[in-house]
Order: sequence, then structure tokens, then C-alpha cells
Amino acid sequence: MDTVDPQHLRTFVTVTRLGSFSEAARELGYTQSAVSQQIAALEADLGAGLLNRRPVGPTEAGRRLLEHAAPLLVRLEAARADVARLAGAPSTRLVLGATPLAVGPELGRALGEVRRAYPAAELVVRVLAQGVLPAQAATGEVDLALIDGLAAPSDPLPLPDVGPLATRAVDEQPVAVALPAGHPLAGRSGVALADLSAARWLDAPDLTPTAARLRAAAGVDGFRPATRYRGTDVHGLLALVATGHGLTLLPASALADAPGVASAPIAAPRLVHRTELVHGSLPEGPAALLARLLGA
Amino acid sequence: MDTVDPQHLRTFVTVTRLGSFSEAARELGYTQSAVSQQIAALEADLGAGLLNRRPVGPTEAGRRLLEHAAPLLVRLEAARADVARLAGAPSTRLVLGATPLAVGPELGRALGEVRRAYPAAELVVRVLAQGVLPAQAATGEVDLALIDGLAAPSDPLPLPDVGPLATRAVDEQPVAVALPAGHPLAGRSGVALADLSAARWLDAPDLTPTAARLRAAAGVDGFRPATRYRGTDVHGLLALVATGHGLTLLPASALADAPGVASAPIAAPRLVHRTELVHGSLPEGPAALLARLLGA
DNA sequence: GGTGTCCATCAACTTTTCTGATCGAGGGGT
DNA sequence: ACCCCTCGATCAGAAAAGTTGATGGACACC
Repeated sequence: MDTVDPQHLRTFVTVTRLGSFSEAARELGYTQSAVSQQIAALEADLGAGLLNRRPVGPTEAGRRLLEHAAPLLVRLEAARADVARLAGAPSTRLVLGATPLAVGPELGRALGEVRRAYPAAELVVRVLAQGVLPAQAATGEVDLALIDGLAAPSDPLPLPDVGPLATRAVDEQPVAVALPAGHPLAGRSGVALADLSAARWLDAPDLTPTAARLRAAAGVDGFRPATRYRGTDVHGLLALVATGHGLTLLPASALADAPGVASAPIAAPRLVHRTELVHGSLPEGPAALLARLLGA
Repeated sequence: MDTVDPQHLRTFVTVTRLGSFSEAARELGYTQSAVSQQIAALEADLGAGLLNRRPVGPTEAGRRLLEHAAPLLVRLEAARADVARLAGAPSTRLVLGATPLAVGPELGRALGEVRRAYPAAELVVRVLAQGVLPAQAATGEVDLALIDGLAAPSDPLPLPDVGPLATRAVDEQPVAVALPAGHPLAGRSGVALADLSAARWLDAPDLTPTAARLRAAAGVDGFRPATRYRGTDVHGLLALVATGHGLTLLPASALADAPGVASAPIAAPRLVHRTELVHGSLPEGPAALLARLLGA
């Protein structure tokens, strides 16, 4: 063997995930014997013990390998998906993955046109957290991904690199901080992000930039999250803002008419809330059409 | 087959690079027959033609696959190297990769200490362009990489993602623009990068940020490079600056006493020239020591 | 039109990988 | 304390995959 065998890698991650050779064998459709031999072969190939047996768990080297394995398998899958889509029959199905804030009237209009052009097509919109979307776009679980996030005006969004993906900005909004109505800063024409570092923050990692991102953008410490909000809906988050649980950054458009919530645009540093369209190769059909519509 | 076979991928890359099945076979140590069958297997597996024969060249799908293949093979190699280093015998050899501007007195002092602690160790300093260093650190061609570049004060350097690498800042310098002596801006206490967008620029991609990076940082168009400078030495570049071939950004310390060259610090946007230490797992020995010394 | 190079194909062989059976070790229940 | 059951390792044989060497057809160059 010259390169690490991905099959073995897949078996290895399955074993560590399930904590059992036998269960991994069942899940992968092998015999327990095969799994045992695959792990042995991998350990021999790399010249290091990867798993402690009884109880089954990764060693130091195994943990290191795990960090490599997951992205590797994703990219392997992405390569297959990318080529397959390019060669496959034009698909009649369109799966659009999107972060919650990326779904807006513009997308609705574009989807309407797709509907008109392909009346028989099956359209699926899947709302997902930002973190998983690039991988889903790469592996073809979604045909197109609409991802929103915070960035400097001329930087691209900081997305994880999961392979060669095409990226294009489709929308930019000013960034504003969501405040409870009556907050002293409400209605101010511009606020410096750094001045907010001491405030209580709502950390909604599936929805808006995390505290760590804010620290980086503002160049100061602080932004200690008071409450963590897991979920992909804006409504609930704004309700918490209205009741004083903390502040959050959102695109100005999302704050237009939320009850009990005021806002103030962020003046410094220069940030924008950008929505980007991300995709690998596009199967001819509704997906390609939607990409063209959103790009224009 | 369930995942794409990396062996096939490697063969495919070699065939496209050499434009010949037979030559690829020779280089890889196979028979021509084996190469032919590997390509056929890969095409069957992915369900798409990848190569045009006679003349041999990638198809549309093949080109797409090539974009995936190279990073994939690097990461596969990186996984092996990372684990092997962790398990292997403590190395007596230290290969340090560094961008030219990362080599300075501080590094010299640290290397001296390493020398003292490991008198018998073989120390190698390899100066390389920024672009290739992360991959070399990941695959173990260098044990440690010192990479310098331009970034916002609290952003990490924008490095290509080639796998899980540890990163730590070891030095930060103000950024200055190198000017020919007598230039109207020479000696000014602060210059806005955007004001320089119309100037003639020296593009030295192996040494300093490229024009594209400047455009992104300044948020304006411009920075059209007048002359391209390939190479990793600062001396020659500064000579060109002195003779009026164009401007370049460099860390302030590199400009201290260059003959015929003046400078002015960049005041806006807030940028720093940062040197980061990048490495995978560290083999016990001189490499680990140097990492500790530079980290402190 | 001959000739040489190049890739595809085929059958035989080799190597690798999987299965099914068996073994010893360890944990839990009685 | 003993038994029993589950778990992973190991081994031999079977199955699968990959490689070689020989051969054939297509194309380019002389």
C-alpha cells in the first residue's frame, strides 16, 4: 500500500464512533473478522497503534488520525459527487440548502420562476446551520447552498474549505445590532462594535456570528455570551432579544419590523452581512437555472 | 468500490500530467496494461469518461476531478505523515521551512539554543514561497513552518487549508510601504492603503501580498502590478523599489536600513505583518524544542 | 503503403481481502 | 467462586481485485 486506504479509514472512524469492532462490522456490512483485520492493516501501514481494545477507544495517534479522516472522507465523497453530477442525466430535482437568514423574498421570486420553467420538478428547500452547508454542497446532498454570514466588505465569507466549490455573492446587507426596545442605543445612527464588547450577548451559532467571530472582527476581547441559542429560527431569537436576554448581530433587513426589538447599524469596523451562493458542478436543469437567476 | 480509490487517482493525475499512459506506467512502475485498466476502473466507478485518448487529455469531467485529486492526495499523505511522526522514533533532524521575511534575528537566537541542546542534530533551514509551506508542513517535508503574511490585527493569516495544523503567532510587525528615496510620501507618519491604489506596484507573490490581497484589504480596485518579481529574496526587490519600478508592502523591520529606499507606515486599514508557526504533530527532539522556544 | 507507437483487451497468475470457524480474555450474574 | 456470554484476535480457505505479458486495432509519421 502506498497511500492510506480510505476504506480502512472509514472503518476506523466507524469503530471509534461506535466503540466496538462488532457493531462497526454490522453497520458496514462486514464480518467482525474483516474489521479486525482492516484495523490491524491500518495500524501496520501507519506504524502506530490507533485503538486501545477493551475498552475500545482511540489512542493518541488514533485521535490525531481522526482529525484527518473526517475531512478526507468528505472530500473523497465530494470528488465522486462532483464528477457524477457533471456526467449524470439532467436532474429533475432541486435541493436547495440555505441558512435561515438567506431565505428571503428574492429567493422566493427566483424559485417561482424555476417552478414556472420546470412545472414537474421536485423542489426541496432545506434550512440548515451554516457549518454543515459547504460539506453538503460538496457531497451533493444539496445542489445549491445559500449561505449568509459576516465579513469585511471585500473579503469572502470565511467558509471551511471542503473542496473546489464555486462561490458568488448574491446579496449584501448592512449589519445591525438587535436591541430590546427602549435600550439607550436604540435608534442611534451608528454604533462601534467594540463599544458593545461588554454587553450581554446571545450566542446563536446556527444563525449568526459567534462570539469568537465578533472578537476577531472588533479586535477586542469580550463578547461573553450570556445565553446560548441552538436553533435556526430568527423569531425565537428576537423574542429573547426583546425580553432583554442579550444582544445579537443581524442583517438590517431581518430587523425591520420585529415587535419589541429596536436596532442600530454597526458603523465600525466596516462589516457587511453577505449571502453567497455556493455549489460544485451543476446538473443541467432547475439547479442551473436557479443559480443563473440568483447570480444576475 | 465504495470510495474513490486514491491509487487510481494518483495514476490519473500522472497520466494527465505526462499526457501518456505508457509514460505514466513507466514513472509509476506499472505496466501500461495496468494503467489502462486503472483508468478504465476509475471511469467505470465514477460513471464518466475522464480522458480523451489520442491525444491523451482530460475531458470536462476529468478536469473537474483533477481539481479534487491534488488536494486529496496531499491530505492523504498528510494524514500518514502526521501519525507517523507521532509514533516514530524521536528525530535527530530538524527541517525548518520558512518564508524569507520570517527569517530574522529572533529565529537565529532560537536556533542557537537548539544547536546547544542538540549538538549532533542536523539542522536544515529551507526558504520557500508562502504558497507551498502549509502543504509541506502537513506532509512532513518540513517539521516546522514559519510563514509570514498580511492580516487584520486579530485574524489569522489566510492560509490554504491542507489539514489539521497547529498555528501560533510568533511575531507581529507594523506594515509599511517601500518607496524610492525622495518619493513624496517618504517619511510620512501614516498612509492609507486605498490612496496607493493608483500607484505602480511590484508584485512579488513569493515574498509579499499579491495585488489581489491588497485589493481585498483596501476595499478598492486598482493595485495593478507593473512588474512581476519571482523569487524569495528581499534584496533584489528593494533594489527595484529604489530604482522606481514600483511600490511594495513589507514589514517595517525589513525596511529599516535599505539603501535608497524610504518607507511610510500603513495607517488604514489596520493591518499587521504577522509571522506564524505552523506544524502538525511534532516529533520529540529539536523540532519540539524550537517550537517551544519560538512560542514563548 | 509501410512502420512504429500507442492504448485496449484478454487470459493467466499473484496478491489482497473477506468469510467462517475457533480461541483466549474479561465482565457480569448467580 | 464459578459459569456464561460477549468481545476481539487469529487462522485457513475462498473470493475478489489487481497485475503481468501477449496480442490486436487505430492512428500518425515517414
